[in-house]
Amino acid sequence: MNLSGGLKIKLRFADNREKEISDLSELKKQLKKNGAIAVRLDSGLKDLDSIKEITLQASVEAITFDSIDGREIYRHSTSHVMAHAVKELFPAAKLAIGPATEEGFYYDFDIDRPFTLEDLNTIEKKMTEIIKKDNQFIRKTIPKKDAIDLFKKMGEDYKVELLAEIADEDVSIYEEGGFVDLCRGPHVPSTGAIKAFKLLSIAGAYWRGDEKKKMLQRIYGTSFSNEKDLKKYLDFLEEVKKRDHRKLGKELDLFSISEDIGPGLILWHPNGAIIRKTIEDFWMDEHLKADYKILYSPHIAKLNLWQKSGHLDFYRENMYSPMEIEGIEYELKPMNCPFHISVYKNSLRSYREFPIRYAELGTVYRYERSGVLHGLLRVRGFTQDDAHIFCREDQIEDEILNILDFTLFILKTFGFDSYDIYLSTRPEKYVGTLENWERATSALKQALEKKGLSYEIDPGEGVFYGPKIDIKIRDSLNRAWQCSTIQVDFNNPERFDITYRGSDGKGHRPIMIHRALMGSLERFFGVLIEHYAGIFPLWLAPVQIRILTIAERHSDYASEIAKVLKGEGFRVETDLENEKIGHKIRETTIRKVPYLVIIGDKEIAEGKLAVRKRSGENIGPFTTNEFIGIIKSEVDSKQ
RNA sequence: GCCGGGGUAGCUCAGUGGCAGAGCAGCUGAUUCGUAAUCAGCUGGUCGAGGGUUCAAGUCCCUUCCCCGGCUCCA
Repeated sequence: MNLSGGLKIKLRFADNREKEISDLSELKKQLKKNGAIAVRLDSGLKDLDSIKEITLQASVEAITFDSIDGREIYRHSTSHVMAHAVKELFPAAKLAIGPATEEGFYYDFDIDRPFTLEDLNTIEKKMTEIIKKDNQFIRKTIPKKDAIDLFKKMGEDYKVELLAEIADEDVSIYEEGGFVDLCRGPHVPSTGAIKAFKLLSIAGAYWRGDEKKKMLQRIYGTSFSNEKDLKKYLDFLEEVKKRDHRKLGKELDLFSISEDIGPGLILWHPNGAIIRKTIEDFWMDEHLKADYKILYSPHIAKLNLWQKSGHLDFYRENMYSPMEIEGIEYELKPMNCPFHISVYKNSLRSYREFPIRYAELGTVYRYERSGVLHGLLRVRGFTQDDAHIFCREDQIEDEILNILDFTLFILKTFGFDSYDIYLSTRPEKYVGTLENWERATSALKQALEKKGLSYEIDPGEGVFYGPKIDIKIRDSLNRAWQCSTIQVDFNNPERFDITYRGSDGKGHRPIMIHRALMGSLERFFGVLIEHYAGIFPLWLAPVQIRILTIAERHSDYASEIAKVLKGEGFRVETDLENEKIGHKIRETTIRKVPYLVIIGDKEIAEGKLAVRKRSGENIGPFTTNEFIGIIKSEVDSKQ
């Protein structure tokens, strides 16, 4: 049956298969059969229902939960159902906004009483009822002024405020089971399309993210196209919790934050400190190989220095109050750059020395609002793996290429080989000329393109002194973390009036590049802990080998082996306690020590070592020398 | 900073007005054992800090410090 004659529809499925259809009811059937929740027409994403308006040739794409757009529609619809449930249970609650997020959705409510965890259960039950009713999502287009009247009558002040900002004459509203919400859509066809959902948490959130505006109550949730995937996601959240660096930091005795010392200030315990030292040694060696010069600089400097650098003008809100010493004000350093510049300025520089690369593991202190502090990932005192490169303008691109290579090499050593790269351009508050910004930005762009690295532009997110490249690493759970940054700086060379002597014998202004590869040792360590789930590769493991004895008569032999291994530079411990071997293995495995060496009568008689890995796998037996060879090559490989 | 939830032994946590608890860890002893927890005993507390209510406060009230979740993603 072909009612509209000449109807010719090209239907594309989620897996890119295509099919020609000339009948609307057939189209409907196909969409349903393939799990479509919405469609993309030439005019954009639409409700399934809107295909009835098709009269001519058209291409229709089936949108399912498996696409980003599909998930967004699906979860946005779930948020509507949640708002519906909340309105039924708490009629006084006012609706704000309820979008989908990357992993779920939320809805903000203005309600006099904050939600509790029990409320979430009640709301979930109500949502299940609404889903069971399988209410149709009905779209209506009405004049904006009618919508304003409607929502005014409903007491939905926030919707009225949103409407006032919409420029269009007409707006769309969606109704489902008597629940009406202002919404652009599209939506799933009916509430029954939502197969699996879960409310996750409650939080405060400012209306429109503005801290001067009212604090609303936000409920977060997520939804999936089936229970199995929802379960998988909830398991993932459990895994994230298990890997939390704050939890592992305590369990493995890596670091602590003491209330007595202050929030955001890190104490590195022996187990964490030895990892840090190993990272620092690696960092130092590689920098020397890469023609960097190492510097050390003080933690405080005269306030004037920060005046001169412009930090007092542009960075004051992140700086601590000055302290007075013999009538002169000093300031805790929030950045290392002015110190490196002072070293540069200490003698006359020639273009022949360029590029000059100064690197420092420089500890800086920055004020962060108490609410944003987070374990090792957001702190108030941290050590940057900082460097400043002084070069000519025509050397920028090569240097950036250089740094990109270096960064990727360092990150790869720690098992990070997937990145998101962002190029941040000029912000509202900035220094330097537009021409400078333009030139530097295009140098960064060209370097990225030459390396064949894909990147996104982050408009207006550059630092006040220059454009930058940020590299976010993806960890083993595919979460993104901001660590590396490469920034061009044309503020400081001007402000400090630094120059170099060119081949023409005249003074010129150098370009400065500021870069950090791991970012801060604290944050990088936090990310590493979660990335490895505390199971550090051998070269980083705080204790690399633990020697366990079967009985007390094996102690002497075990101590001798320990001495030999320590002599070879390994981090070794012995467990000579009067405990059963099962107990010792358990204790050592929980501490995630890579190698367990077990010594009993048999080993002493044969002069060999029984070796067990933390995974539970037994290898060997080996002679001591064989074992040393194996672990040496494993340490060298940094795997 | 703001909203909400928390802070009890080294760790994980129970304890809603009436004698501060458990498991693990630690210490002591017994056992001398072959691949993820041997047994017994003991020690351990300013219940985050300060103030208040009460015959009596870990518990109720106020203040404060710290921790946790969140505060960009615009119907």
